[in-house]
Amino acid sequence: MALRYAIMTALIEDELSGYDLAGSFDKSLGFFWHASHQQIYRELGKLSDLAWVTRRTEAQKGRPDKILYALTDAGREALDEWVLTKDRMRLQETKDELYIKLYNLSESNIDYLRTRLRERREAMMQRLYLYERIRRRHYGDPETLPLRRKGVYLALLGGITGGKQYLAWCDEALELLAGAAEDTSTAAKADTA
Amino acid sequence: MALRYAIMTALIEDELSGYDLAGSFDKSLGFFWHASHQQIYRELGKLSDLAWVTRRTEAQKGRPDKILYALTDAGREALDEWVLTKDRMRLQETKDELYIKLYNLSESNIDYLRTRLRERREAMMQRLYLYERIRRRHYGDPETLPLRRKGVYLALLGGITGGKQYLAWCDEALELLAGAAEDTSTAAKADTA
DNA sequence: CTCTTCATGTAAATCGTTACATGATTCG
DNA sequence: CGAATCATGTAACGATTTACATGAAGAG
Repeated sequence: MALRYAIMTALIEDELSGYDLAGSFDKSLGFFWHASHQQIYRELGKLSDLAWVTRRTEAQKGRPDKILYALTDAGREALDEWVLTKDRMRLQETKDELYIKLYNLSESNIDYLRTRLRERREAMMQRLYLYERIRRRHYGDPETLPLRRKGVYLALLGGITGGKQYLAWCDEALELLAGAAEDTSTAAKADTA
Repeated sequence: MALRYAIMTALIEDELSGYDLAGSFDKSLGFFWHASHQQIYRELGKLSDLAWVTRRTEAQKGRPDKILYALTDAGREALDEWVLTKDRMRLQETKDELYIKLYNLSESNIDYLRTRLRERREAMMQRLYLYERIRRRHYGDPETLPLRRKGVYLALLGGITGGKQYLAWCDEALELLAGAAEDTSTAAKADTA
């Protein structure tokens, strides 16, 4: 049910097409709730049926027509209600396959898993740069933001602190496994870039 | 596909029933990959069909029979192979409804969201106590652990550092929203326990 | 006597991923 | 000429949740 409300949230300020939304919800909400375009189109269909959004076709030269969606008053109401519903809050379900793989750590896969850890470290670093750029550009002084933007800032902050933690964890993991590697193979191989 | 391998991972060291597995995979793996009993029973059925696990019924006095599952050599092989497969690694998909709700922060829901934040803070604190207890009891000196247990330790460490980060984020969020509350209502209300 | 725990399952619905399909435009 | 981008969708499958269903034991 949350995807539905994530989409409506993205439509509060702008009229957007399914394609726009799939482009990671304007590069913002998408960081916190990814969805594929198929899911989004399906959900937009349902939202239309509920009359929580309206559709408007916009012709374009040389491009397929755009279908722009806008939030209705009823949708806005439903969204406001949803925010106040106490849904299951199942505390941070990490659901990361890498953890399961780590449970199976052995000499035959340690090199592989170290490579995966390095990859993730790199990917998270990239994402953190992006988050920090957004933070500096738009949320320099959080205390002075209007209330709604404070909420958006807090989500971003969650992404930032979570990302930093993840980096630190990768480093600690790599360190521990580097020590373990010396037990395994006699020759110390250089970085596998 | 990952649930399947999570189950097999839990079966490496013990023979377990579906019920045991549903009890959060022996309180360990379950922290990192929760699944309901329905999912587990279904997956165990498939694993039996594949001959990756064997079933053995154990009668009990006054209790329903237990069906105990054990990993076969073929299952063990499949698991080892899976660890080495490069699956989609879609970097930490936070997927937390609270973030979406925070995007909708307003004066009409700020009290509600602050309560939710406090709840989560409390719940995460409880979980952290548990993690730390396990850590002290079983993983006091990680450097000296055998390789496989180092992997398990790293998963636990991920849970711990992630949890601490989450606590810190809750605190920062509550602080920012406490400041915001004073703008909203003239009278400062005491804690809403 | 009721609630919780142990122990297994079926059924239905929704959520999410992967693959397929179309068709024009722009960039290299 | 081939690949990427824009823009929409269908179909099939797999993953996950929620509800329904049974039945005995033990605790309060």
